[in-house]
Amino acid sequence: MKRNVTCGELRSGDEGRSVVLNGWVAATRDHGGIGFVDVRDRYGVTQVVFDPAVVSAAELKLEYCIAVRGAVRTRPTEMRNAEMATGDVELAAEELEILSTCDTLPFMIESRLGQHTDAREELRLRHRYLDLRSATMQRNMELRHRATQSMRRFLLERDFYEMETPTLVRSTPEGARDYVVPSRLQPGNFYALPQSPQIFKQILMLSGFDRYFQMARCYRDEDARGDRQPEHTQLDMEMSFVDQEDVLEVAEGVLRRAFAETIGYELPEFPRIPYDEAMNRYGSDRPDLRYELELQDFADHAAGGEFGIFKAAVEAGDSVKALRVPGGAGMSRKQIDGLEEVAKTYGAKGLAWTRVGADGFDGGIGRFYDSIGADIRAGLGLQEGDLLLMVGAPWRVCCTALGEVRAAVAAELGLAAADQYAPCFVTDFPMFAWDEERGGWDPEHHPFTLPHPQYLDSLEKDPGAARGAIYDAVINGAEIMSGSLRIHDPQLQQRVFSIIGISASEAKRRFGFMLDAFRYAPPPHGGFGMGLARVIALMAGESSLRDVITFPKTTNMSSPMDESPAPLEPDQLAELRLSIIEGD
RNA sequence: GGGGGCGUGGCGAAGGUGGUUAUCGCGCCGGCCUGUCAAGCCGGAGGCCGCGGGUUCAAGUCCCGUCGCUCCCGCCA
Repeated sequence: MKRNVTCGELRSGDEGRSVVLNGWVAATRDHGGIGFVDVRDRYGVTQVVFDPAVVSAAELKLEYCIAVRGAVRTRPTEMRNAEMATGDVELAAEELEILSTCDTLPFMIESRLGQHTDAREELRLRHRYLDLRSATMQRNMELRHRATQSMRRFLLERDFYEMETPTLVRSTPEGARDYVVPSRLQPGNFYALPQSPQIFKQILMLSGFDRYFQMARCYRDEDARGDRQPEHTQLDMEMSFVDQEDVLEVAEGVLRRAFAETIGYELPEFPRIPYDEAMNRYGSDRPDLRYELELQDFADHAAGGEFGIFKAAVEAGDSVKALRVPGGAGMSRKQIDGLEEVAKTYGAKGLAWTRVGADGFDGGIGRFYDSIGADIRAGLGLQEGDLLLMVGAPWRVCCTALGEVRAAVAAELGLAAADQYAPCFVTDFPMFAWDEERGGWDPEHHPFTLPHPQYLDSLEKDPGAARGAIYDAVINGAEIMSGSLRIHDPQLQQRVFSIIGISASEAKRRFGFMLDAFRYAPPPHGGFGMGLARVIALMAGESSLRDVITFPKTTNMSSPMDESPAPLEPDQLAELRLSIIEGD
């Protein structure tokens, strides 16, 4: 019995039709003289009514795969279910075929229709095929499909080619740890799985494919997180003969189109916020703009006040910043202690605080600032009932610690609306970051990033000051896209390499094929990589990437369903001329 | 590499200060029931309390270790 309708499409207008449904038994309700079975497929759920005098449903168990023929009929008014799309109708069963039976389930797929299981995640992953039957996961996968197609349409309309790049590539020992694949024909040699198609797409630009994209699988052997998987898909894009705004317009267009077509949400225009401004105002290079709460500079007040720790901080050249929490004076000591823990986690020595009373500061370190209280109130715009939180530390730590406090305050006070999306671009990132351990400069983005022209003269003299054409897209505090304009001048490329400690010979060894290519007239170009799962997770309101990936890995980077990774057979190892070194 | 949380029948949970037969809901099995949509009612089966040590007359409970999942720091150009 082949279906001629889906489980999501019947309405009262279909009354009287004889149809066949195929699907899975989502619920059974047997009343003896009458039985109800909810049949589910990708498109929805339809109630089938069984009259034992016609067909018995007694054999049916949860999740059996079945085919039912019957007549569509409108339900009596008081029997209608307004919560179901098909709730005005039901199918009166005339013929039943069990297509396949189902073992007792390891967990309930849905505790009730539409309500996702509360089984622990490892179990869901072990039986992912069952979890994916749930309405929640079906919806998430549908969102992903539709968002991906929206993005693709947008880019195709703008003349981008969809092109592929290899997944067996040379390991370039920069950045994250590579996943590695041994070569059978060349024992002792290895491929790596790409961390991104970066070098290949830049070479495609040189080859004249001036607008390229792909849905690229990327692999990084670093510890996973809720927002980070060892393998992920990014919308990878690159274009030639463009400036930064051209790239940002494409990124913004892709996201606006995807949000509009997938969840019907019109994203506002993306403000462009330079990195330094983002750090100073929000304490983060991925600020959540759904709420105000901006950091303010407190250094002048700190210098004039009597709190020794902050005075010393200012003298040492550190930053002192303040976060005004409007109406926050009502927060308990316990809540404030919790915020201090956040600040300490991100490197601050502590979190100073005081409440703003009717005629002075109240508690915390307020008494050290009574003499200049009026200045501070005016300078920071303080109101009675505010809470003032302060951190003194080296600039980056100061910003980050207080920025995380900002996020924690917003969470505590429920300031971030769950149904709102606040996007922005953060631009002009630093070119280089100092690595304490190594005692050298690392590229902030990657070694092919184009510095802004005004820093070219002082690049070697003050690498830390240099800002580049590096940009991230951020929505609700999540970094969903990252990109840059690239260097197309071999001499400039060489200068950047030497700043990050890569000699000419080392560069030749690591990136030789790319440097060779770039001797043949590369065009100016730039692009981005956009984390698909992060975008979909935002749309779906999921906090874990795992819920928008068909078969994700655990934090231990294993897959409970197929039990990977797993040992190789000895003869496989022998063929690859590999042996396992025991011990740790 | 470090820190926090969790692990009790198939699933989700409860089990102050250690003390006879480990509790509840869902699911499963059997029965009753003609309008349910988490159906209801009656009965039943099912547990090495993640694993390994230790303390104790006695451990689900306390201690140590270990494994798994998860959140976070580091890491993630």
